[in-house]
Amino acid sequence: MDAAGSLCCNRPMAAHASPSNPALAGRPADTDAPAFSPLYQQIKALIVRSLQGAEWKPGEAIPSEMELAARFKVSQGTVRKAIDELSTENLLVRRQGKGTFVATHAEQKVQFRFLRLAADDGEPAEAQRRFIDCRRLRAPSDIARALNLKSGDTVVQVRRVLSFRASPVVLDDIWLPGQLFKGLTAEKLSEYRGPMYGLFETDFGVRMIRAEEKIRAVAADAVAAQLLGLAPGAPLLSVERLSLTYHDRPVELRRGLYNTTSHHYRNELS
Amino acid sequence: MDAAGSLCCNRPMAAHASPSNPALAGRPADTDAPAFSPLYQQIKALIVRSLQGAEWKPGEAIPSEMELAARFKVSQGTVRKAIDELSTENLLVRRQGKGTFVATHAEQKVQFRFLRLAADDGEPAEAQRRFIDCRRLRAPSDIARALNLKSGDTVVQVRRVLSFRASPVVLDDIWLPGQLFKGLTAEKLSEYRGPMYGLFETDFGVRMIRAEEKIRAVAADAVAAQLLGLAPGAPLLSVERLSLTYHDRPVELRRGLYNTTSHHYRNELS
DNA sequence: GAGTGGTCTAGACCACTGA
DNA sequence: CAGTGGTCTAGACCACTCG
Repeated sequence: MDAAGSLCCNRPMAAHASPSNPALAGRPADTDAPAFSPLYQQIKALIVRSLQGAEWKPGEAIPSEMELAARFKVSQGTVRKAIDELSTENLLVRRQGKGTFVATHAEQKVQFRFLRLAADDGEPAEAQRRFIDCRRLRAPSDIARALNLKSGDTVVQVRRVLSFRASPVVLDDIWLPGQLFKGLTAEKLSEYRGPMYGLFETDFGVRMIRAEEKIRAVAADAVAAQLLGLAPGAPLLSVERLSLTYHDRPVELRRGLYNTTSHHYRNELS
Repeated sequence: MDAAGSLCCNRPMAAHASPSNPALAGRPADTDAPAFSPLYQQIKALIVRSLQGAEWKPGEAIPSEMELAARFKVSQGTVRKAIDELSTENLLVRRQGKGTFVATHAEQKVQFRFLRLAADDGEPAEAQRRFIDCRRLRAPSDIARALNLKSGDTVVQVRRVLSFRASPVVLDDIWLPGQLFKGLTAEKLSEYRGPMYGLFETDFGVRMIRAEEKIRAVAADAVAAQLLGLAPGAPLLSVERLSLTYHDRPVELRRGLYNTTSHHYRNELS
């Protein structure tokens, strides 16, 4: 059977011809966009929708390529291309012989997937976490703006220090939408083993997908200097991170101060 | 015709069976690695070899997928997958209806593809370049080590300042292997319009593929402070970049100091 | 209209996993 | 062993570019 000029079944002119493909069950016809997208992009969107709706949870396997192909009434190759892209975007993880799984922060080998800090000597070294503060408050206007909240909405603010080899290196201030993180306490944070984003997933159903960072050099103020064991005025790396979940919805703002005396922020350009 | 169990021609058991595929003309059999790689990976390696050997130059079109498929005696789909990966690695650029082209720094829209600096207000703003120095010298040991040179080898050292809206923001020290950059002068650098990496391509045949950066916060020393119009001790972003060409060979070391008072280094995590 | 890359299909076989 | 993802092929049609 040839591709686009399919004679069989309920899918006339598969590929580009029918943006509101009747074979794509469950796809609402009310999308006002004329949206002229390839089939595999539509499949991709459907999969993302299922991920967002928690039809398959982080760490679980999604249906096999064959099953999905049958469900969406397309060929395995088309499903494959959709999954390929979701896999390079780190939403899914393929494991040959086993299946395709929803990516998760909870079963990470490394403690911090998003922390780009490395020791100058290259040694991995484990981090100790110390939570200084965890409180609820009305979002300051800049925080509210970044998180796309109404001014006056509640946020959870967390302050913590990360230490390597018993010396403090990172001071983080973290703001989270109060609406999404009901019941988050310093105790919960302290008890949880593994990456913080793993806790967010399992306890609050919030999955961090990607993040944008803005980096500066600043002078340490009195509080930061004290917490990091430095002289006031010492140069620190300021890292402001906005974390996003599905559909680029912002769900975390983080302001970090890194002591880069014996560590550095590593980055890869291409 | 089915795939792997091909009956025709000179390619027995195409896919995984024959690592030293006789159809892959020009491929030396002396690779000692047992190398059990998929066909498309082998094709990819052959294309990279042609790029490195300048069979097709930056900006030029490479042969069409059909032609390459014929040359390598594989299907178009296999060539396609190889090109797909080279395209996401930014070695090639596909243009629908026109062809596939060798990526180049010379015809960039933006002046700086690798410079991650952005103005806080979001305005693009053009950069002014000022070259302070360009000399040849014996590589200091740390530079030699980073560039994989023998100690005592010659390097070209360039110092320059970038300004935005007439105020200096970036001070760069750049080291290049003297062997590769014979005849590079401050004059050439000043005269060239467009990104420096474009000049490296067209005049020296050196193409930057990717780079690794290490970022720190430091205090401005007297020289840097003077050149950037700051007080000594002011916090600066220190960015050490190692640029690599084909096969991850290092070809440039760069140490930059960024004034992040009204600019920031932006980064994307995923 | 010819040539290019882009999408889609159908079907084969391979490599890996785990019962 | 059956089931999964991974590779490869052959062939069709679509969308875009340019002469």
